[in-house]
Amino acid sequence: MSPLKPTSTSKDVAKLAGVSQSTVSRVFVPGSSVSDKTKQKVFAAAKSLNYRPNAFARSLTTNESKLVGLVFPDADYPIHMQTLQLISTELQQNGYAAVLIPWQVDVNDDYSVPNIFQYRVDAVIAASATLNTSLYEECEEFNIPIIQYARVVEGTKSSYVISDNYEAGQQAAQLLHQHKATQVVYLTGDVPTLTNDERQSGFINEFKALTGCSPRIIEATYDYASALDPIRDMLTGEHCPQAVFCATDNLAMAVMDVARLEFGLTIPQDLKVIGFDNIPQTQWLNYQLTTFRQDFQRLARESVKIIIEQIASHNTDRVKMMVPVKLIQRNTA
Amino acid sequence: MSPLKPTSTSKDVAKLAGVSQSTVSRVFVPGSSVSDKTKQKVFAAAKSLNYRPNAFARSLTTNESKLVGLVFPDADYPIHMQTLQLISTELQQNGYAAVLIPWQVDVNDDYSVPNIFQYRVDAVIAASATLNTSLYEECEEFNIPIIQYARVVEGTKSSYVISDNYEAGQQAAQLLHQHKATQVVYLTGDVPTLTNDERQSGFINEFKALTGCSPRIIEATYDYASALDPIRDMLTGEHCPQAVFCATDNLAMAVMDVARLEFGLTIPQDLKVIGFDNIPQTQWLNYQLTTFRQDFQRLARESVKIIIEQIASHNTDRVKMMVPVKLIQRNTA
DNA sequence: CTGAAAGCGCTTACAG
DNA sequence: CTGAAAGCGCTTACAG
Repeated sequence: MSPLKPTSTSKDVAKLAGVSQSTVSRVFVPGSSVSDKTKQKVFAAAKSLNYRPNAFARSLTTNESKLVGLVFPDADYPIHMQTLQLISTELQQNGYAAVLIPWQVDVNDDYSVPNIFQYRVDAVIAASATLNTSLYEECEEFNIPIIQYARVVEGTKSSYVISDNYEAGQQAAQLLHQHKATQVVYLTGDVPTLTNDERQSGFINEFKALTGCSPRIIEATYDYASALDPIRDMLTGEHCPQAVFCATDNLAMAVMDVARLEFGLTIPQDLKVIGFDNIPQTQWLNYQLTTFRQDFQRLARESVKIIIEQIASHNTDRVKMMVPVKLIQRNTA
Repeated sequence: MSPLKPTSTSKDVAKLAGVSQSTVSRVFVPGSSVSDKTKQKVFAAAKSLNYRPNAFARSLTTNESKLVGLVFPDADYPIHMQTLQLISTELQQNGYAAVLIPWQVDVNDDYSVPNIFQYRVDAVIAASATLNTSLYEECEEFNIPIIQYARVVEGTKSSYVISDNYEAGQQAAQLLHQHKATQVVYLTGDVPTLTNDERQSGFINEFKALTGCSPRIIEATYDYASALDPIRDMLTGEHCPQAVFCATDNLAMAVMDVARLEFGLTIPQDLKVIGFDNIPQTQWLNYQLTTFRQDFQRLARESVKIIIEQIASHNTDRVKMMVPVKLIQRNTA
C-alpha cells in the first residue's frame, strides 16, 4: 500500500534547473536549439529527479505515438520468437515501441471493448501472421500504414516484405533435378497465402521445364499432427514420390518421421526431403534437413524501414519488396 | 501522399449528437451516469464518425495507461509463442494491452534513447525470460508492479507465478524409482533459476529418500547444439546412466538424439528420458517424450490477475504463487 | 442526468 | 537561445 509517488514532470525539472518548462521540453526534443550549458543543467536535474518525458503527453501534441501495432502468428512455429525479437529491436533502434495486437482483434461493435486503435498506433506490422481483414480495413480507415512481414495472405492488398519464394521454388526444382528425381510432390499447408503460391509456381514451372514431369501437389495442414494422415496417403502405394518439397520445415520433419518410422524408408536414398524456413530443429541430429533460409533479420529491417518512411511522409501506398533466400544444403537431399 | 485526415474527437461527436463534450466522455467511461437515451445518441454519432477515445489523452488525466510491459525470452523456445498469445489475450480481456520490452533494455544513460518507461506502463510481466536487474530496479523506482511468469531468475526479488517445480522433481523421481533405475542424472541448463533449483532439489531429495542413491547433476546449456558435448560425455564410459531427467524438453530431445544416433541406445529400454514443459515437438513421432505439462494458460491468467489487483491497490508487495504440474506419460519412461 | 471549466504533461508557434 | 501562452483530447469535481 505504498503511497503513489508522483513521477516528476518537466515542470519539476525546470524548477530544479532554474529554467522554463519549455526549455526542458526542448532539451528532450531532438533538433531543438538549446545552449550546451543549459542542456547540461537540465540533464543533471532530470537525472536527479529520474525524469522521463511522458510519451502520452507528447503524442497528444505531436500527433504521433511512436508505437506500432504488431500482429503475431497464432501457431507456435519456432521461427516466430526470433521474428518478434528482430522486429521489436529494429523498432526500438528507430525510436518506436511495439504493442501487441492479439490474434483475435476485437470488432468493438458496441464500443465497450477497448480497442487497439485507442492507442493511435502509427503503423501496423503483421508478422508471419494471418492478416485479419477487418484490421486491414481499420488501418485504411484511419490512414495507417500496414505491412505484412514474411508472409502475405491471399487477397490482401497491404504492403509486404517477403522472401523471394518463386526463386526458392525454382532452386528446389533444380536441386531435385540434379538428383535425377522425376516423381516429386509439393506438400503445402492449409492457409492460402501468396507466398506459398509463388513458391509452388516456381517449383512446378521450373521442374516441368527441366524434366517435362509435373510435380504432384498435396495439401496437408501446417499443424504436425493433422498433417500425418495426408502424408501417410502420399507415401502409400505405387505413387510414392522420390522427393518432397515442403512448404515449411515443420511439414518436412513430419514427412521424415512418417517415412522413416512407419514406412522404413531411408532418407535421402529412398526419399529426398526439402524444407523451408530453416527453423532451429532443422539442425537437430535426427533431421539435418536441407532447407531454405529466410533472411528474417533483413526482412525485419526492411519492413520497419518502409513503415517508418511511410509514417514520415503520410504515405500509405502499397509497396512490395522481395528478399533473396539461401539454400542450406544438409543431409536430406 | 494522402492528406492526414484528422481522427474525430469527443468534441466532434458531441456536436453531432447535440450534447456536451463531457457527456460524450461519460458515455465511454464505464460506470458514469448517463441516461439511456443520450447514450444511444452518442453511440450513433460515434459510430458514424468512427470515433475512438484517445487512450493517451485519457491516460493523462487518469494517470494509468492500461498498458503493461512484456519482457519476452531471448531464446526461440517453442512454448514461448503460446505464452505471448496467452498473456496478451488475458490482458486484452481485462482492458489492457501489452507493449514489448526488447530483451536489451536500453540503459538510457544519456537521456537520448527512448525508454519504455516513457510509456508509463502500469505493470511489467517478465514472461519465461531472464529478468534484467536494471529493469527490476526501474520498476521499483517508479513503484510499478512486476511479476515473473513461469520462470524465476535466481536472486531476483519480484513477484512470480510459476509451476510447482519441486513437486515435478519429486514425481520424476518416483517414476524412475518405479522403473527400478538407480543410476540417474539430472541434466540442467546454464541459466541459474530458482525454478530449476527447485525442480532439481525435489528430484534429488525424493530419489535419495526412495532409493538411497544420489542422482548425478550435469550442467549443459539450454541451447541444443552446445548441449551435445556434455551429453556425449554423460553417455560415455561406465558412468552411463539408466535414466535422465532434463530441465527442458529441448535438452531431453538432444539426449534422445545423441543416445540413439551416436550410441545406438534404445529408449526407454537402455535409457529412460523425462523432459519438462511439454512443447509441441514432444508429440512428434520420433520422440513421444514423457514430460511434465506446465499449465501456461493458468499461469497467464494468474499473473495477469495479480498485477491488475496490484495496479488497482497501488500495492507492489511481493507475491509468490505456484501452480501444479501434470505428468504426461508417453514412451520414453 | 448534464454542462462549463480546470487540469493532466507535454510541444510549438510567437516574441524577444 | 529562451520564456509565456495556447492547445492537444480527454476526465472529473463542481454546480445545477
